[in-house]
Amino acid sequence: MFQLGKIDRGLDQTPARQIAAMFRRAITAGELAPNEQLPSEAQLIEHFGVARMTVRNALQELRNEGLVVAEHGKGTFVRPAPPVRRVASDRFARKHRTEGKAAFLAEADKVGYAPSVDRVRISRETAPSAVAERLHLPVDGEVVVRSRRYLANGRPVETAVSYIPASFAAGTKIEEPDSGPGGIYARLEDQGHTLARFTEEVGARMPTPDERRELEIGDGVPVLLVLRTAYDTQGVPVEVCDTVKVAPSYLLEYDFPAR
Amino acid sequence: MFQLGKIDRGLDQTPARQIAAMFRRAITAGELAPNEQLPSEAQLIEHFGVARMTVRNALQELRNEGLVVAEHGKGTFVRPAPPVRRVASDRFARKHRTEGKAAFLAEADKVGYAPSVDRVRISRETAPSAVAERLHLPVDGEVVVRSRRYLANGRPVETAVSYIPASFAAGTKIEEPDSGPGGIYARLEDQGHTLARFTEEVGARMPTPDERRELEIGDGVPVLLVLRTAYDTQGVPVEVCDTVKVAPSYLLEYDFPAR
DNA sequence: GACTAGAGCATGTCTAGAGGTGTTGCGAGG
DNA sequence: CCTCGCAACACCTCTAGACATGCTCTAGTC
Repeated sequence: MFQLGKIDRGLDQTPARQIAAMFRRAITAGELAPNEQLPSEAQLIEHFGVARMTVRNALQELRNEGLVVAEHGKGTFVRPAPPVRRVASDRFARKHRTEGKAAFLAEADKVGYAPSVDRVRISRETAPSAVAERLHLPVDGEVVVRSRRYLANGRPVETAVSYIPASFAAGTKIEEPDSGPGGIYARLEDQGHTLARFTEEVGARMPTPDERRELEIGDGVPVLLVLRTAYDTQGVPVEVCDTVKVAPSYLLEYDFPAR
Repeated sequence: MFQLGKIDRGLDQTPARQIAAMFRRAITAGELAPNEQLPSEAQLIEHFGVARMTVRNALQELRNEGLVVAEHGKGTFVRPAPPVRRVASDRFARKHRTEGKAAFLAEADKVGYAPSVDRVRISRETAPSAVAERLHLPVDGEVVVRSRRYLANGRPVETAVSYIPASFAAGTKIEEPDSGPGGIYARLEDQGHTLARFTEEVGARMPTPDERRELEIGDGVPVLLVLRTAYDTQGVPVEVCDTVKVAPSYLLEYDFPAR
């Protein structure tokens, strides 16, 4: 095991913060390797001579910072740094589609991780107001909703929900789980909606409990929100895609002219 | 006071989560107004018939989500939704500069808040490696560093640090606190570096304690990181700008072609 | 009228202990 | 050799109470 320090009761810092600081330093300095197990709560109580809650407060602070993960019944471990996906704004370039690849798979090729898609659900609903607005639909306009979850190396990294006006999707593979080669953008182009441009609205916040479960992340890990709207050559909005990404796993790249 | 529910001991959800869920619903539904005070811990203990730690666990969950803020000695309050700044990728459009406005002021005009700039510091340093790389400088290349803090209606919303190769900034107003009409981009164009395009790398994470202090934010508020590189018409990188933004205050907008 | 001491109430931190649930490995029995 | 049951051990949640610290208002004093 690695060498732990002692608490200085004279300092103005609370014992819990001192304990957290020791581990934080050890982890960032690499003295504790990724996936390495921390001493158990009982061992820490013994070592520092403090109460259970004090130790747990210290560990919670580290969990909130995303430095460690606690696994029920097993122990507390140093969280491994997630692979970062650099996502460039050319990820929807036509060449990827004509090669028969959807955007997510095209990225995976570049960065080199094992991609998979999960929990595909398809339904017809009336569009939520934010979506209706962006798709220029009436408030009760109908949309095909495709929701799914993306995983890299088996770890969830993103959930996505696409909204396509029902009139553009009816009777196409967009309404089927497997949307065919090139994905739904290729199907939209089959329908004569040649894609011209995208807008993306990017924000970040803390996840809701539901999102935490779905993305299998702990406390203290923020999410990136990207709301993308796709337009065809006529300027007609043909799809809105609402994604929630595990923030530490992403770096979004954009390129734009000075005009 | 607003109407609180009761705990259902039969449910599989823990009491703490049930309490948190009640407040989460009430806040998002608007039944609890921004800045409204929640019942004190003592009142909640009384009302739900639980221990102090249970109540505190529930409140901590809400703090971590950024829904409430606890003020020592005063109480716990619904966090007011900050004014959201929609930041479009045309914010560096030349027309804003030719009108003599820097980007931040141009945005303020559109959205309508009182902008101010703060803590301007200027120095010459050797470029950090990430910056040197993006500016195509040698590892010991010298840069002029302009760091400052932006405020909207008196609240800090963003810190920014610009790095300009010393060879482009020497003897210009870039090295002075007031960089003149149109800001440093206008000065770079004065030097013959007509701006052609920008790249931005966007990420999000929890703030460091230093950043929390500088941006005056509490626990549970993530930050957006934007690293912008500006290129002139020759394709030469002329500036790197590293910004840390209070995530709930920002919505970044990008527009790009399908290509 | 201005200042101060203090009461009351708010959250912050810690101690001490109980019962619960998920995981693992080992030994007894088939 | 394999399987099942169980003990040991990990974290999770809650109870109960103590003391510390920060904020605000009030009553008393100068």
